[in-house]
Amino acid sequence: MLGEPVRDRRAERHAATRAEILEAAWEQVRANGLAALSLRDLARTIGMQPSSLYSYFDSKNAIYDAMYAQGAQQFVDEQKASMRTPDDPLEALKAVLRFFVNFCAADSARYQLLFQRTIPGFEPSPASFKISEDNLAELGELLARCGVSDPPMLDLFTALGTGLTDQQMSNDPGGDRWVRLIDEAVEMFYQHITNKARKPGKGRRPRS
Amino acid sequence: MLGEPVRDRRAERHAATRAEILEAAWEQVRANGLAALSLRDLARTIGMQPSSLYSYFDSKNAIYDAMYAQGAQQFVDEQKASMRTPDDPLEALKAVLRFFVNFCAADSARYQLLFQRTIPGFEPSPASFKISEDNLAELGELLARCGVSDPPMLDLFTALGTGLTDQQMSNDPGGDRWVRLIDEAVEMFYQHITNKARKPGKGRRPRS
DNA sequence: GTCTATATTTGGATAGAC
DNA sequence: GTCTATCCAAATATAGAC
Repeated sequence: MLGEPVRDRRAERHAATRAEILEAAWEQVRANGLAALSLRDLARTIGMQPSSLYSYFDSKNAIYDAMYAQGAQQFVDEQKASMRTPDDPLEALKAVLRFFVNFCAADSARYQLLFQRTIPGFEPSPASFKISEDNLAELGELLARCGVSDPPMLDLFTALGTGLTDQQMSNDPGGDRWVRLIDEAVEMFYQHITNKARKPGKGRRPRS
Repeated sequence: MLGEPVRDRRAERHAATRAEILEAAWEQVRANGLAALSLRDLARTIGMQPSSLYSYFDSKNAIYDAMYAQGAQQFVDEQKASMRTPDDPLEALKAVLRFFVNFCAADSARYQLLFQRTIPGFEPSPASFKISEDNLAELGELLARCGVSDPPMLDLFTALGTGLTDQQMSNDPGGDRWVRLIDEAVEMFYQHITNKARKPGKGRRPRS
């Protein structure tokens, strides 16, 4: 009898159409806001009827979920590609933060989907969320290698990252008013943890 | 002829109903998310027909705008009430940041409305936005009195505030994991600007 | 897999009687 | 000012022919 064909052309085409749908979805949310995704418009821009989308995704939230997974994967890939971590701890921390802020600022809809929860009914599926979790764990290890292993200091560092990101995107979208501050912010942080290491105790230094 | 009545009972009642509508609107967005405000549900919870709302607000966005104005005013009032600014600059900065983070964390829907832009068609009216602007200017003056007058350092300070806020609300809602870090963050920041003042130049200090 | 047709829900907003 | 009645638009989702 005949063997199974090596390539499944049908599956390939299916995947390609799925990708096309997602690409159109990204364009739509980038243009009109994350919450404004509409299956009608989406189908229309790729020359389909709205109902045909259901051959590729079970629901609107399934589309959001696929987008979430894509975004999280982009984070992993771009980090691997663009961020050859320097050996020097201080420079490594700067590189991490620079990457994070730039990645977020590059696409505010993606940022909103990955890091905020503004879509009323949506939350990522366990499979999609795992990408983000693994990612965060890896970041933790990297920071540990830079000497940031104290959990509160890790929290402070992430707050620095999201703060610069948030301000940049909210108050100077497309500019670099807060991006410019990244290096100085990291130096401030690094100085702080270095001082702390020298005089531990309660974590407070005398005022003068 | 008869004089004008001193009190306009009709206007008073109108204002009271407006307030009642807004209170119900806040409850709804706190429960279901800012974007999920629905005029039908809103009218229903206060025992009205949806169309009756139009006697008080011209549109859904007019309701959002009134909520925005309320939130901004609450910020002003609560700041005035709860935050007797200490004389010591460091303590004053801590008080400012503590107030900001706690105010935001107390109501994430309000935070989203005031400080983020997640409602597709909405932006505050000039009148409502002015409350926020005046507020921000006042914050600038306060920080200037604390020795933070360099604009980039002001930006860094605000980033610290939004970062702690964002992390607290996103990753530990109802807790205090990042609230606990406020004092230390401000000390770190204050140490930084103090050092900078001692050795100006390019704003960078030698690494060791 | 795609289409037509349609169900169903929900939303914001208006007209006109009372 | 409030109601009833309705309009209109848009949304998600399903059924069934081809």
